[in-house]
Amino acid sequence: MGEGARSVTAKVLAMLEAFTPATPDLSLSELARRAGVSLPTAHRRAAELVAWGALERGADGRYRIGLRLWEVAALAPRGLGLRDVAMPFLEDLYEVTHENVQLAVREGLELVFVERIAGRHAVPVLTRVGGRFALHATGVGLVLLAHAPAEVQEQALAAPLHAYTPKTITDPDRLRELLAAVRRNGYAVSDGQVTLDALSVAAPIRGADGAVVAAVSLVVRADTAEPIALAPLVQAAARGISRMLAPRLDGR
Amino acid sequence: MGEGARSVTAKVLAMLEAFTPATPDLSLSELARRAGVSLPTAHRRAAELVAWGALERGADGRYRIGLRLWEVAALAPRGLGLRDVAMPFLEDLYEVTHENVQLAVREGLELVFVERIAGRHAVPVLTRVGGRFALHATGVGLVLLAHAPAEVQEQALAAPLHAYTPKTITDPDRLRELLAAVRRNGYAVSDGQVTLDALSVAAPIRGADGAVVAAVSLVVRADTAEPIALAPLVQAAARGISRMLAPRLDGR
DNA sequence: CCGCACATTCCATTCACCGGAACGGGGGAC
DNA sequence: GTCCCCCGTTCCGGTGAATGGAATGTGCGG
Repeated sequence: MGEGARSVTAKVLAMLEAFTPATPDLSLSELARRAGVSLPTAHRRAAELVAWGALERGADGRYRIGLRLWEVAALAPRGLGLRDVAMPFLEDLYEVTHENVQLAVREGLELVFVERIAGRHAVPVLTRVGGRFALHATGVGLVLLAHAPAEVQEQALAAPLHAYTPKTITDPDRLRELLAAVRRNGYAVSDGQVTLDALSVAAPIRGADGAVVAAVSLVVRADTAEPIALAPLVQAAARGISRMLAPRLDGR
Repeated sequence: MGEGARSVTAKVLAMLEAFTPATPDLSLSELARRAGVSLPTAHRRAAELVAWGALERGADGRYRIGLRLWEVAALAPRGLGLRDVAMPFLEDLYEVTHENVQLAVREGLELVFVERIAGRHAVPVLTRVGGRFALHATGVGLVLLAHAPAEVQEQALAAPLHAYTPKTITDPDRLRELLAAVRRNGYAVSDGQVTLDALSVAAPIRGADGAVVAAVSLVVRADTAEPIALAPLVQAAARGISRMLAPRLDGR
């Protein structure tokens, strides 16, 4: 049993982790409970974090993630670093199509959205910048999975695959074929596999060493005529971003 | 004498702080030196941070800010929270003008850029998302300063004011007049006060309680004809964003 | 082959951190 | 009005996590 005492660092990180999209602000007690630390400990740690700027206290005394943490996080090469390079191309894509444009990278067995341009008149999508999602359903996910190391692919396919809609492909063998097709075609299409009314077309972005480091996608209404016609657009953007990528985005 | 021992939390934060825009990746020794901790300590702390995802190690063994930290930081209400609300309006502004669009908030006596859309054909600007800047020169800075608490204004004007160009206003009294004009007009113009070839027009964004929480600006070439004609555009965007702002953006 | 710089591991000491408990204060029930 | 409950803050003595010096490992240039 027990809790072998955790390091201070782990506790600090647990306190940051306690904040979620659903609960962006927490009282001290909530914070302590979620982080699994005693109340006095939470109080001391939180005070230090506030002094530094990693947390902020609202007028109501509740804690939130502070701007200072965002400033530091902005230095993540696969976060804003990637975003800065990609933005002009995403802009162009948006301006031509006025559809949702998304940029994502793989983190472990999930993907993380790094940027998203959501036209007010485009299909509403439920994703959020900084949010995670499974790899086997979205267009960007399929691209990232198709070009992931074999070992990652196996792990991802071995895990239970959630069926977001009846059209979500959850059979490992069918997915394997699909991934092969994605590699062959140079783009992925996800039709109604996340929500029935949306369809996405995605293409891979390569780093200086040729490895796939990210993916772009366009998300349109499922009844869009000739969605495949979008593939060249998305691929062009992906190639443009790939060309701009500095050698140091190789990452892990 | 000297160094009263710092808390573990402070050391962890110092290690994050060691990363700067100029040096986004560090070796362990550099990290230890910058954070002011011994090498074994840096090694242990860094290992924990990597395990959690706050840091990442490149193929070269150097440390970088990790994607996980970016995910958490994305929850900062004045960071991505604000950005998500503002983005469609910034989009519109960009699409109409194809000039640089910037979104910033005040943090202490400086401003932090939260978002920036830089057209490839627009004036190159030296700002960076997540970067800081003084309040007394840029358009957004003047807006944020003009609507800051009196005490903040005094502190900002009392500090040495850097003259980025010959046109930068560094006289406190002239600045006071300028800030009054900004409040009166509802927008600010900074003409060549940051770089001689750029001019910016900025407007205030208000939270639910009416307080100014952020500012938008358009940055154009200094020789643009009738720059003041841009003010209504910027103000319209600012008003649009203000209307969308959730009550909880009140912040500190 | 040696030397240097950096990264990693080991270990005994110690001091920063910990949680129980006590204190303060705001707000709702009655 | 009073009581009570919950949340935040402060206090204090015991203890184990963190620490830095030193030793070991590793890669590179001379």
